[in-house]
Amino acid sequence: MTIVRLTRQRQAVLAAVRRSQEHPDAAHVFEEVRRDLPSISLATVYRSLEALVREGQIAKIEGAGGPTRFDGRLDDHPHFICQHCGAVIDLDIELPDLKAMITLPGLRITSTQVQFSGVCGDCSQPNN
Amino acid sequence: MTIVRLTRQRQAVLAAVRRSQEHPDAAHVFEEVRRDLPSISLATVYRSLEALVREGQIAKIEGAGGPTRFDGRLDDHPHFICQHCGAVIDLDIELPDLKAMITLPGLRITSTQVQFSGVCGDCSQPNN
DNA sequence: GTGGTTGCAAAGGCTTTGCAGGCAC
DNA sequence: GTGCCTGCAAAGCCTTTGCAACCAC
Repeated sequence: MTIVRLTRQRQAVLAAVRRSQEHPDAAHVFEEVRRDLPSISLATVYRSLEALVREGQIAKIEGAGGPTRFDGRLDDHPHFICQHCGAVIDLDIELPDLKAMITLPGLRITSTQVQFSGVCGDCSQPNN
Repeated sequence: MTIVRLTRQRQAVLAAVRRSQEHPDAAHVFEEVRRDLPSISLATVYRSLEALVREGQIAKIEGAGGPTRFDGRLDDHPHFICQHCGAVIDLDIELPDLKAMITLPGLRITSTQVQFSGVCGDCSQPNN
């Protein structure tokens, strides 16, 4: 088992993801972390994000159509993805136990993802 | 409204995706279609897949960790994604109406995706 | 005939990797 | 001191795009 070191870079990446409400991608985390650690590299941000996902400290959101997004919230909640502006919105609803509905034997399920897509309220405005 | 032309290439791409049980990515569709149309290009495969998704003839599966996969089944069904071998497996279960549970106003929802990930039966074998 | 479509090649965006120096433990 | 971690640069992978020729309608 590899020991994970708590470097300043990794702490800053974790803090940035937790602080953000926008489900940032690597580039956004990079910009944010750079304010405190101007010399951090994008590669380190990618490596830190990967490590944090592996440790279960943050969650990965794929399927938003662009770069991978990250989520500091660890509870199981669905997302809405706006196909127009790319926004990822947390949906605070209580989901039924979908995992329990699976009858196919042999699968070891470690995570469940529920995603809705469409157009968000802002993008539905006629002036957009 | 743009008229969509039924070229041999596009028909072959659609047929390949429908025929496959493995939720192929663009490269696999390319290999498959090439048997009948040896001169088809990968770019055409990408453009055809995009057009077919836009028309609603096939579905896109993101979040498998690698390249985008495609699904010839149009009914709403969840997928299981094996993190070890990358297999995408159809789950034939009846999902509750998740869309109806969303209380946040203003969202125009056009699609719902439910994905489970973990390790499939084959990859759970001790000799793997 | 017209305009969407194709094949080719090149470019593009996002992410990963090799390496030498640095730092947490 | 040891071995993971970092920054830099380069490479990698997947996907998109410009262009001239082509073909479905």
